[in-house]
Amino acid sequence: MDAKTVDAGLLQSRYRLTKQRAAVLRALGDGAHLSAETILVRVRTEMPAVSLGTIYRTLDILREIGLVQIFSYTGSAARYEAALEKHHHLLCSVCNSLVNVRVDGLAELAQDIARRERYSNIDFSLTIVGRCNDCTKRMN
Amino acid sequence: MDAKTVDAGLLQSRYRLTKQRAAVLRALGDGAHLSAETILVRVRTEMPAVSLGTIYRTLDILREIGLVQIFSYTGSAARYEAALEKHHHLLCSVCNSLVNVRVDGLAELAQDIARRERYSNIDFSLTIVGRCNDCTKRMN
DNA sequence: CTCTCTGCAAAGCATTTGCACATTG
DNA sequence: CAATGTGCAAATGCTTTGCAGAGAG
Repeated sequence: MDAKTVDAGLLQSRYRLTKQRAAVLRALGDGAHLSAETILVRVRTEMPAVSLGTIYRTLDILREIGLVQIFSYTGSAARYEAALEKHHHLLCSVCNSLVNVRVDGLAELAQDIARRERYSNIDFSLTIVGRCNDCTKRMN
Repeated sequence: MDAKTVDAGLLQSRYRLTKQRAAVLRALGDGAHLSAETILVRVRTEMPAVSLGTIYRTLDILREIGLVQIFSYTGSAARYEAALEKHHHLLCSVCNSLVNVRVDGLAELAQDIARRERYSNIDFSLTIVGRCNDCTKRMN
């Protein structure tokens, strides 16, 4: 997702494209999974006065527009990422790192279930929690 | 999961089987997805002095032992349920109701990915979010 | 100029924790 | 009776919100 796409997304919406919003999008530009706090830190390097409130408000707008995706898991801060192609997550139960994966065939599986149970307008997400390779090595 | 299974689970663990813990398990006995608050209310009908702290501590222990499963989703209280057979969730985006479903073939899919990405000791969960049948009808 | 956005600080909510006493095995 | 569990209330951490001023179109 390049800067133009991003700005276009905001401009087409009913929201204004402000410096703060652009900066939040830039902070997420490298595809990282960041907490609101971390985004605040990143944004403050170029704009020291932004507040955490603005970060949250911005993230919420960006999610609504579909530019940002939220990952939250029991008992810790949510992590935000730029919404690129549909993907799922591997969460390490030791170091809490998060990795994206495509899961072929999952869309069909989810659609079948939704149809059978009569759910419409669905979205779906798979989270796999386990010990990542680095942490497994480190534990020997 | 009957009362004996439950009590056995606790007894075999390093934890004591107290009235409070038994009551929490009983509160979840009907297979519902309950918030800690709701569990508190249920437990208090037979034991008015229990505290919310105890509910949370108990749920955490039960989760550790594997008797309870947590479902949490961005921006609201977690819901707890008795851990029966492995299943996944359909969450209604309108009324927030939660429904259990078995998803055949998902275990294999998840295992393949975990193997490829070198994650061990995995667990996985699929959440499908959409509009349930009742809410779809209600919106016409 | 009007409407939207922002910073700030306070509030909100779910969850966790320290401590002194009660209960369990 | 020694170890663990509990109630209470305060603390915590993340997120949201009211308000008054700043900025955009």
